[in-house]
Amino acid sequence: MIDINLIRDNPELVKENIRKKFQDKKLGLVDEIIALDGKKRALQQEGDSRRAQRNSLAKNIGLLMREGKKEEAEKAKLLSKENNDRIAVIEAESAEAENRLKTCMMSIPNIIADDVPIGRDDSENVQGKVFLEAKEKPFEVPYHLDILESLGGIDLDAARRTSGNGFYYLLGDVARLHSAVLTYARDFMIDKGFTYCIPPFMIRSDVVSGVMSFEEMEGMMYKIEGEDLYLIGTSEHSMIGRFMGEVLNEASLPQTLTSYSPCFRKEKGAHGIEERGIYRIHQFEKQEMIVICKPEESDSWYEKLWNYTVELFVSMEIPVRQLVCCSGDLADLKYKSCDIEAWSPRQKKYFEVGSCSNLTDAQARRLGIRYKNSQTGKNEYAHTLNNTVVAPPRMLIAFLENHLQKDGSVYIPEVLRKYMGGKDKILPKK
RNA sequence: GCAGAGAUGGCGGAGUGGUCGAACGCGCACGACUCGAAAUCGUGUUACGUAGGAAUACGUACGGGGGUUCAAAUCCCUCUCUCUGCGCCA
Repeated sequence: MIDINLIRDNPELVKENIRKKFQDKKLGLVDEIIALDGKKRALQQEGDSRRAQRNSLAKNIGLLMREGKKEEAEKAKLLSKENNDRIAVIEAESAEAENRLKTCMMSIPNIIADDVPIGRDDSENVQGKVFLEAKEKPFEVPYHLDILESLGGIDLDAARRTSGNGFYYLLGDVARLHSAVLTYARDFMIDKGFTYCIPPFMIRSDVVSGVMSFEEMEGMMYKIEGEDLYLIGTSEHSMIGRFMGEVLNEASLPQTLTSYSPCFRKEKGAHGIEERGIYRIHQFEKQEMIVICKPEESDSWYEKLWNYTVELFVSMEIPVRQLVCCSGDLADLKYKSCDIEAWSPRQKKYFEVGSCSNLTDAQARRLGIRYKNSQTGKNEYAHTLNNTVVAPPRMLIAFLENHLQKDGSVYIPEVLRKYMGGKDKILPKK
C-alpha cells in the first residue's frame, strides 16, 4: 500500500507508475481514491463536530442531574439522541467510504524503482550478472527424479499413498544432503551477521490477511480445520508478522534475520503440481532471510541480499545468474525484485531457485511496522526486504544435475562435507 | 482442557458510569541552581486522524471486536493473551 499523500499531491506520478506496469485498467482507481478521500474527510469533519456536540451535551446532562434539574436533563437527552441518530448515519457512510478507499488503495501498486526494466510479463525479464561458467556435461544428464532414484534417495510411490501427489520421502544420503544444505546455509547467514530464527509454522488469519491478498491466500494457504490457524507458505509470513503493529526502536534497526521453516502450499495457481518430481510440491523446507531497515538503507540491503544467495550457490559450485524482474512481472507490493536462477545442464537453461525483493514501505504501511526516527521524533514506516537463502528440494535439482559424474556418483563440494560426515560423493545404489 | 485472577501511557501503578487522555512514581527532554556535576526545584513529555502557515482546535483510542446508556477505562457479550492451581503431553 502506498502513501495516500502521494496520490493527493502527485496523482500523475502514481498513474505513470500504473502505466509502466501495464495495469491501465487501474488508472480510474486513482481518481476514485481522490474522490473517496475528499468524501471521507468531509464526513469526518461533520462527524467530529457532531461528536464534539455529543460530548458537551453529555457533560451538561451530568451537571443537570447533579443539580437535580431532572426535566431539563430529560430535554437534553432527547436532543442528544437526535444528534446521535445523525452520527450513526455519518458513521455508516464513512465506514463505507473508508472500506472502498482501502480496497482501492490496496490495488494501487507500489512505486517501482527507476532502474526496473519496463516489460509486460516474465518473458521480458532481463538477465543480470552471471556467476560461474554454465558448462554442458560430456554425457546426457537424466531427469532429476531418475538421478534421485539411482541414488536410492526418494520414494514418491509411498508418498502418494500416504499424502497424495506433491509430497515425497527423501532417503539416506540424499535426505542427509538436504539437511546439510539447510544447515550450511544457516551457518552461512549467521556468519554474515544475521540472527537465526525458528518461527511459528502456523499463523492466525489476521496475520495471513496482513501479509497477502485474499486471492493469494485461497491459492496458497492450508487452513487448520476448526481453528483460526493456517500453515505458513513461507517463513516470511511469520517473520514479518512478528513486527505487525510495532514501533521499533531506531537503534534496533536494521533487523537482519534468517529463518528456517517448512513451507506448505496448495499450488492451486497457474501451474499446479504438474512438474514431475520435486520441482513444485506441497511441502518443502526453506532457509529465508528478511531485513527491516530504515528507508535510506533498503537499496543497499537489496544488493547485499541477492548477492548473499549468489555467494552461497557459488560456494557450492553451482552456476547461477541474476534475473531482473520487469515492471509487469513485479508483484504490486514490490519496489524491485530479482530471481536467482541456477543452471540446469539437462535443460541447458536456468531455472528459479530464489527470489529477492525490496518492498520499501508498502508492506510496512499495510502491517503498521514503524520505527521512531530520532532526527524528527516521528514514527515512520520502516522498509522491508526478503530473500530466499535456499530451498533445498528445488535446489537439489540443480545440485544433482551439476554435480552428477559420468559413473553415476554425485560430487559433494568442499563446503558441505563437514555436514555430510566427511563424504565427498554420493554413490549410486546398484 | 478445567477453575480462578488479570490486560490501563516508554515502564510501574491508581481509577469501578459523567468534570478521566487518565492520579502518583520512575524514565526521558528542557530550564534554574553550580566553576562543573550529583542532589534539588520548575516546566514539559501517548499515538492516530481532520482543519490550519503555525500556535492550536476538534475527534478517536484504556488488549481486539460487538452491545447497553444522553454518557463506558468502569456494566454486559465475545475473542485473544498473561499469571496461579489442577489435568494432559515430546
